[in-house]
Amino acid sequence: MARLPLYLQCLEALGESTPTVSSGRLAGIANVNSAQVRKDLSYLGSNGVRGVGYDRSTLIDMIRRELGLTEGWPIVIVGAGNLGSALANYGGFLAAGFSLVGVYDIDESKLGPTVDGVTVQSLAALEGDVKANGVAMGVVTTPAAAAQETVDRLIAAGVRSILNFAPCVVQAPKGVDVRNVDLATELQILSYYRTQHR
Amino acid sequence: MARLPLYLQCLEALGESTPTVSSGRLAGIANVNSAQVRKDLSYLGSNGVRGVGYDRSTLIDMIRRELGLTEGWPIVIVGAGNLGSALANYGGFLAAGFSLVGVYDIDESKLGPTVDGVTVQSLAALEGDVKANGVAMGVVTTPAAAAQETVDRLIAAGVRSILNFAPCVVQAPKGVDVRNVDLATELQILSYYRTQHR
DNA sequence: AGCTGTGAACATATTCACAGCC
DNA sequence: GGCTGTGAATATGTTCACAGCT
Repeated sequence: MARLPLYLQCLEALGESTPTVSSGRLAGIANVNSAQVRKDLSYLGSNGVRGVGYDRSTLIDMIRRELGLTEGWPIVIVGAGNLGSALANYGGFLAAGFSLVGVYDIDESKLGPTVDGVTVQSLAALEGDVKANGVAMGVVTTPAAAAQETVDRLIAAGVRSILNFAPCVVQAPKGVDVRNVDLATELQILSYYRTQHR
Repeated sequence: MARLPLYLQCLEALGESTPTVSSGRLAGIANVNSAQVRKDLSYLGSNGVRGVGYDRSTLIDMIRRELGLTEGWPIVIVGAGNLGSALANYGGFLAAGFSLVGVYDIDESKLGPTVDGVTVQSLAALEGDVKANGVAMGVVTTPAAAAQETVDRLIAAGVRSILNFAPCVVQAPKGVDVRNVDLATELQILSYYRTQHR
């Protein structure tokens, strides 16, 4: 369910002062249909109260559990350029329940602590850290040319889920989940809507 | 067609040395079904050659035209943090045919040229630049707390398409296309697959 | 009265399978 | 033989509409 993170975000944004939410309210914030919200939520075991709505904090817990955010997956970020730094310092990853094991870069001049307290380590330390910490997920923010090689190293070290932000499609063997997110793609989709939709 | 940017990326990665591509080949690289590739491409007017495949550069041109990438849309980036900087220096935006009008930040200490030759300007210049250049699209890379306000300013200045990278859902009136991309969401989706899929 | 949960209807997307062309 | 283009079949996703609970 690709909409669960969206609901989670909306519920967290509502804040403590909103103890219960109706499907209609949540739908309004998330810009989706209210029947869809109910269907989605009923899929995690219905626990809304008819006539009232859903208990916000219970719902947050359920979604977090469903998404596996209660597991505290250890992650690594490979590539300490602007994007890697943005993600490393991005509270959202930590708030969402991931634990950042390390940030790695091949460029030795980037090593050491960054302004925000994250330490960039040598790429040579990657495999050891992955194995020692049982790292589950890798985030790739290298240039496109280095992405496939990086992915191969991560997989060889035991990582089974990869989020690739490099602007290229990387291949992985079966059993490894790869999610390619190209930031330019997102802009191109907007451009398409702009061009066709009107 | 959300897959067109993906095909475009794959086709460009193939390089000049591959003049023609079959649907099966492209499908393999893009990790999709070959019938789907053919359906998608036939939607832009069939011009594959039976027994041979598609002409790579013709196909690139057609997809670029379909996506509106030949229009050279002027864009602005608001928020010169790590993510904004990453996008500003990210060749992909320019290569994809967008023209970067400016990068803006409310923090006066960030103003001036960055290492990569992009100049960060005062937020006060935003409206004027948008109007003067007929800016079509805005990319928001501010903190979540400033995102809605930024979006409102962009819309008021005439921007009709917005790509929001701040970790919050922003609202916009009808007629304005907003695409919310939360980088933590992408990681959460991976976490979901990891947790449920096995 | 207000809201959930859900079957049924509808809409969209994907895949199959094969005729037709090079 | 290899590949496209596409109707038909299938699968998935969305919305409606309403019974049923509080």
